Amino acid sequence: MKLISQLSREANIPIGTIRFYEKSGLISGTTKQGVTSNNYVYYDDEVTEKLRFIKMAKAVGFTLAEIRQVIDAWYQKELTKASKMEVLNLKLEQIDTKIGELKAMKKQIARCKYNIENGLSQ
Amino acid sequence: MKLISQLSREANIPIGTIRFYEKSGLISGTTKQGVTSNNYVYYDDEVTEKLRFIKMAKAVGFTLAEIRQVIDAWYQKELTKASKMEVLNLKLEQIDTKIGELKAMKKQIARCKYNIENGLSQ
DNA sequence: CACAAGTATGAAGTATACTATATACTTGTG
DNA sequence: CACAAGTATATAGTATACTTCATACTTGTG
Repeated sequence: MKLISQLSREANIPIGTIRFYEKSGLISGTTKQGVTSNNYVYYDDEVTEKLRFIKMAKAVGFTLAEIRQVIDAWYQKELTKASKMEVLNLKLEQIDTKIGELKAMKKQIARCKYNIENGLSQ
Repeated sequence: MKLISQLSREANIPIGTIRFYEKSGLISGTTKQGVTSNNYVYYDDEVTEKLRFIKMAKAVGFTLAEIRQVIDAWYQKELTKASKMEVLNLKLEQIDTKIGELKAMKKQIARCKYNIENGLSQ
């Protein structure tokens, strides 16, 4: 259990962004029961994992709304087994599509490099 | 050589978005020389290719600024051979990174599916 | 116990990438 | 030649994802 600054260091995500994610419902911490002098929020390792996942998913073009769906399927959130599976399977398909697009881009760029090397226009 | 509505149909991108891309310097059409009655803009197949590339690149999380760099390296734009190569090689690296992230996500989701199937929490 | 550093909250501001609206001109068809 | 459909331009509005700012309270250290 860690406070936000430590979480920020571990996940390498700014505190402001973490707070934004929490407001957006992607992650959530807990206040320590019995403590009344403050309302500091504590986060466990599950949150760190979620943040790492969010970072990867964002890097490959998923929106926070899409990411949230996966996280909800992942970590319970009163959904049926079937609907969780649906979300995850759709996401797997989208991932394969993206991998295909990336491979197509690689080919195009390789061809482009070849043309430049050999002084061919276009 | 086609007008914007045909280009929009071919690339499956809204006219407004194409105009936005043109203003942003990602693509450019040409006015027909000799024609003075209008300022209709014509686009060739190179533009269609560029739009398809933009679409793929956006789908995997590249920004328009990044995409523009690649397009500029691709289609001349007074850059040295060396600087074009630098841009393209960097992009290839980023593509490989993204592929790696997508594969990591696949593994995580597969594990998650397994856990749900077997009624294991987390 | 002063005080720097950490934490919480709300509101406003910014960047990116569109999307819509209004206006005006042009072209093709009956 | 009326008129629907297409085109150009500028401006404003929207959605997403932050980022900054102001304020206020809490905690740990010398």
